[in-house]
Amino acid sequence: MEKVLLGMSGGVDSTVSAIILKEKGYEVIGCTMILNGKEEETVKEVKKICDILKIPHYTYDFRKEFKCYVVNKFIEEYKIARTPNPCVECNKKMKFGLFYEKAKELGCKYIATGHYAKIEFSDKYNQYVLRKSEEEKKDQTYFLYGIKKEELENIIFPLENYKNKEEIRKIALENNLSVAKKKDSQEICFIENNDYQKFLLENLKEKPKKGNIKLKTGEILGKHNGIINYTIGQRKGLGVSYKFPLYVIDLDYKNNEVIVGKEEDLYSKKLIAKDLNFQVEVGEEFISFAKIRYRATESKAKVKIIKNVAEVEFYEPQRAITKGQSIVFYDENGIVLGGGIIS
RNA sequence: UGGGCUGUAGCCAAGCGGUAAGGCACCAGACUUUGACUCUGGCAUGCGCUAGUUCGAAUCUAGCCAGCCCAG
Repeated sequence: MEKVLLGMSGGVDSTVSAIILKEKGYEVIGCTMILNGKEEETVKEVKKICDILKIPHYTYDFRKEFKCYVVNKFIEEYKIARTPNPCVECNKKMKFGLFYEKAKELGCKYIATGHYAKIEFSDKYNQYVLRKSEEEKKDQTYFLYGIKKEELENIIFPLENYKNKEEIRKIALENNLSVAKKKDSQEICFIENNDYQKFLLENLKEKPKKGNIKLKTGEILGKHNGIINYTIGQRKGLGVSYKFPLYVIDLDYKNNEVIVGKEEDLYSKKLIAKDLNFQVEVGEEFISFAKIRYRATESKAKVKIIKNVAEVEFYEPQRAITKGQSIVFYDENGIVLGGGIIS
């Protein structure tokens, strides 16, 4: 029997993943990562579930690493007026980094998580590839482009063949597990009440400074309470009004200014991405279907790789390309080629 | 001081005698394993104030107040 280390969060998805893996005949070891130190309840719940499923359960304390790689980076990015995506980092460094290493130490051939994504062998690429989930709405490949190519063949996403979340909940229900009714998790896991602004205020040594909110013409419309409260494309919370709806079109970190404008000012075709990771050989120049944020549809783009930097040019203008967010490249069949961070 | 113009929600603004459009901001909810966007709903018993005309006034009249502009 092949051993699988399964990351368990106490939610429906990872719980059902355990059931599916067991049914398929794997030897499942449940594991919960301690990341922000507030997982006491979660661990209790997961242990209970593992008892019911008769699988062993371990915890790993990754607090230090999580703080260093995910939380601190999140803060640093906001300080320089970028908008980070901590889930991308967490997957890269924690789940498919440290956690993967621990699995190897334990002698597990595979690791598994409850992500909505697919891993399959591709004849075209002659290797294992990451592919968009059948459940398009829940597809999480966007967050997973940071997985190392070599790891793919050792990762299992047990939910990969399920077309919708309802089926997953049904399985939990059939197994008499109370998590069936648990609400989907969302928002940033280490931030309470989904209030990232408050979190930043408490964790920044220097308090954010007020500055001008202005149009690109230079006309000053009002004051902002710190550039960390804004991201490109944002409309809410500006507190100033104008003839037309105002959107943040640029953040001037050096002058501490928020530049606002019309919605049409948000569109552009080009971007530069760094911190690249490719799961498939792509060459120096290729066409891909790329998306620049989690909830966006892919759009055709030409990509050139020069010295580990991707120069991307879309065929159609994209709305609110934002520094710090990730761009993920797919092929025409929904296979993840790779991705990087917009800069 | 004389002459002209203006005064509708936090901001902009329609209305021109028939019972307060709209936009922005704001609030609530939906959506969402990032931040956003988006969607749905809420948001002036009252139109500078006071009288009057009228069945009926934000709309007409008079007086007052405030702001802006022009003259001296």
